[in-house]
Amino acid sequence: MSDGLRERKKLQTRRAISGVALELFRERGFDNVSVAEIAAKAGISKMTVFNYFPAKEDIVLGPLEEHVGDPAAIAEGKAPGEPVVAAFRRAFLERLEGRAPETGLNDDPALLQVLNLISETPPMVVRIFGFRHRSEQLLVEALRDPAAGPHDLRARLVAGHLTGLWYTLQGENVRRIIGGERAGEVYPDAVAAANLGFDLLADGIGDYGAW
Amino acid sequence: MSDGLRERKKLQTRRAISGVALELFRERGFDNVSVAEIAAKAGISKMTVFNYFPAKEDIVLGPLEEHVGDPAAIAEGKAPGEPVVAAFRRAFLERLEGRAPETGLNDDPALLQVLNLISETPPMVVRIFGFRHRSEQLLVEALRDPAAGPHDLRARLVAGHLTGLWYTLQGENVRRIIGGERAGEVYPDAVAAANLGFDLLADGIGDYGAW
DNA sequence: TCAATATTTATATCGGGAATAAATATCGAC
DNA sequence: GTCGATATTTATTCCCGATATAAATATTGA
Repeated sequence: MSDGLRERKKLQTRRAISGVALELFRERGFDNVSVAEIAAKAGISKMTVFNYFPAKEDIVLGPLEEHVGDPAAIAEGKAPGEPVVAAFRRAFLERLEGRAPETGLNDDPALLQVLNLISETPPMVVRIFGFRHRSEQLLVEALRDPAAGPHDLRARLVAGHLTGLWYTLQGENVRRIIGGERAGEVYPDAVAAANLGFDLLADGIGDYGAW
Repeated sequence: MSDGLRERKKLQTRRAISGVALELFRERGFDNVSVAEIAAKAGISKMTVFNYFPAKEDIVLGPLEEHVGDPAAIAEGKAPGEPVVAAFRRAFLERLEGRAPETGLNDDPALLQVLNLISETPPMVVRIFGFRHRSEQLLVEALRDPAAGPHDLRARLVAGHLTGLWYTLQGENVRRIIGGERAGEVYPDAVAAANLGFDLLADGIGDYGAW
């Protein structure tokens, strides 16, 4: 059975670890809490922590990692005939409206703690670059035109721009939410920013900065 | 005096460290060589290694890091009235022609060793994402329009796209050079790739992928 | 209840990196 | 060239993340 006691316990342990860890990190900072300490407070052994999370940073970043496949999924799920950029714009605006955490436009206290923690911890910021890279690679696969051969450069370039825009927009929202603004306040600007970003991407920036 | 014995010795030590380290890394792989071993072989103490390089990875990545400021410099040095994208296209094509290492289009054996080493060592790949991020931040500063306020979103978006394109083009070249092709062979494709990339960026990708 | 399997644990070890203070080398001024 | 100020290197110690191994324990389906 896929839903027995074992699975339930695992989920529970996983949550116990990240719960305890987040609490300690908040109190004293990521670097000043050892994995051994987390394990002790969670009532398990240090080894078990690494059993659930490949690295200390992943205890915090787990929820973010779940979204690495989003851009690829958007490309794959787009309406036939719809340009990819348009599909991304739609998808992002929809998520903004729903205050989806992955847009950064969400001021839930628990999420805020996580965002603050990440922003203050360089190694975790670095890990996010890794997520972004994986996002991009998955998107390349989703966009790849088989007729263009195994190395569709155009798909790579487009994927790079879309992923970059996605993360930039998200980053802007995160920055403001961390700065103390409420999601509701930021929302109009977030929509405007997204539209600006997708406009620039759709229409090109060939004439930018001719000063 | 800025050019005394002290400075000369420092440069010499620095080179000794990276020379010895690269040799060992090539032989046995990055992870199978300890910093202590590098220090021993270079005839210095382990502490001194960390004195010269903040982290083990930086022993290899030093030369790459020197180019983080390139995009910002291009923006700052562009001809008056020239669009930024045009300036970047020119700069990249010039560097391609000169087989500049930072374009990836350079098959010098020593460089090749470094590229291979990096590509096989995930933590170093990650560090490069960090360089890219710094590149982008510097470019934002260079592009920022004071009239647009302290957070020129347009500049951020443009910087993101330019930096992304820059690294993507570089990555394509590196991939092929690592694959064993010669710079001369790759050159025509690299020029075509760059032009495609800058065209897409200049004119936009609004109609891409409407299948 | 039992045997097969998955998970957790204890234990040992490695190596990167920081902190400290002592030793050594280089500097510029005389 | 000598000397005191300043940089640099060094030895030493320590912490902690991460891995490997094998033993112990829990969960499973029969």
